[in-house]
Amino acid sequence: MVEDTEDVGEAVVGAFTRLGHAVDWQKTRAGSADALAVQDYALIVLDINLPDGSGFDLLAEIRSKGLQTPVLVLTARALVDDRVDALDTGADDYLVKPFDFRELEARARALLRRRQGSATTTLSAGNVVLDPRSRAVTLDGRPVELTRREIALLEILIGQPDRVFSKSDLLDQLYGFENEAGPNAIELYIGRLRKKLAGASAEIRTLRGMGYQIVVNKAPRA
Amino acid sequence: MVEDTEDVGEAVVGAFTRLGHAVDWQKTRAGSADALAVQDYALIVLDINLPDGSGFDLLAEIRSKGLQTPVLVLTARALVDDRVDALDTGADDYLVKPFDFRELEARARALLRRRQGSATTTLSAGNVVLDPRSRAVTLDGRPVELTRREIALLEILIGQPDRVFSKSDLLDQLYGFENEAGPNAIELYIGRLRKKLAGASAEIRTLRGMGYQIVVNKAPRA
DNA sequence: CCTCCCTTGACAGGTTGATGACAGCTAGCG
DNA sequence: CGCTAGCTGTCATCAACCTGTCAAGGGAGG
Repeated sequence: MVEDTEDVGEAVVGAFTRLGHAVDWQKTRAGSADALAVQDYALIVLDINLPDGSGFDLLAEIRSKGLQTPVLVLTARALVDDRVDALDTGADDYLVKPFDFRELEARARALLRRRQGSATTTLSAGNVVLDPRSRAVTLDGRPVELTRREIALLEILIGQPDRVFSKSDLLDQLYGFENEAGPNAIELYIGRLRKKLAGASAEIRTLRGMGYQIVVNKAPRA
Repeated sequence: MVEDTEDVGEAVVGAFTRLGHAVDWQKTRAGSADALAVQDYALIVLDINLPDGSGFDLLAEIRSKGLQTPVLVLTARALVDDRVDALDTGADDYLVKPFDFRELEARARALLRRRQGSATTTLSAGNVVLDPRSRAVTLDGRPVELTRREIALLEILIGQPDRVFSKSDLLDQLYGFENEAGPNAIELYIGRLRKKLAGASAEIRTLRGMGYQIVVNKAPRA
């Protein structure tokens, strides 16, 4: 909470505290910058008129440092241009004084809610990661270039690590019923995958006569 | 865009289209639910008064299904309780009619920005910078002249660097339901972008059979 | 030592993407 | 109201690369 007006600050701090949130109340731009350098906040409520500088500058500073903390701006001026500027400077929301506390609370809830989205839907084995949505594969964070078939095959294997897939299993899943391919095709792609994933902490193992499985290497204790 | 009033709808659709965004305009709650089941949107602008039900119900339905698409609610009533209800039902923002289009655009930008994960107001990859507000693109600070479609395509790619976008992903985002285009259109615009961004430290790469991605070239330490 | 199965290199065919030319359309302007 | 300029998207052609078969060389297990 960055706010230099006593009564507004007290009211807001009181309201959030009653809701069970911990609040730091800073009254200057400098103090706020210091606090932000030390602490990681879930939400910043920022007044624009500060004794030692504009809240806009503080906001710009925050964003230029790459901080993604949601910011809710408070101001006394209701001009449309002010709001547009605030939002384009990197604010997430905007409220004009005087405001209703219920609305402040609601907007704060909406911003906090946003935070915890984005479930991880990626498949991984060791340092090999496959994102089925973008169909991109990375090894230690570095992108690996795979072709469509190679990714399709890897996706099957990595979806159930340690499970053994017979060649006919793989053929059925990779090709429709009609356009079957020879069993060699699988062996071929296994080879190509191994080559492209060299250096990974996961390995495609052959079980003679049974099929293939992907396994994560135990720590090489080297 | 969910809105049953003709003139408001036309104005908003026109504004976003001019900015290079693809817009689907639904006039009923039922139609919107159908569209949402099929398509993945970057933003939903939702009017509350609909002929076949309340927008609140649609909003609740969206959230109950786990969809995290940002929702901006439009309404004619300025009551505080309405706003609080909207935000608590899962809306991300709220605007009272009549509103200024600049503000609608700014709020839409803020919501879209948040989804991309970056809190900063400009998108960049290497020395290529895109300012969504002015829809201007610069290369090493020098302005590059791009057309609407070119900017829209670049905006998608640069919003998530390294991510691979399939051609159908791009088609869905660039064109609404109505004016679909052939896959060649994408290839064409990729080519045009590459030509206009020649010499940049970022590059649009082709992953055959999978799609396109934008990557920043590692420093050539020359 | 022998057999079967896997591995790997090379190759032909087919699919996918790149590119130049062109027509429809929109918008701005006189 | 008509005209021009530029944006848009389709077609056709060509190049690049993926795909899967063949065949020849290993290696594990009996």
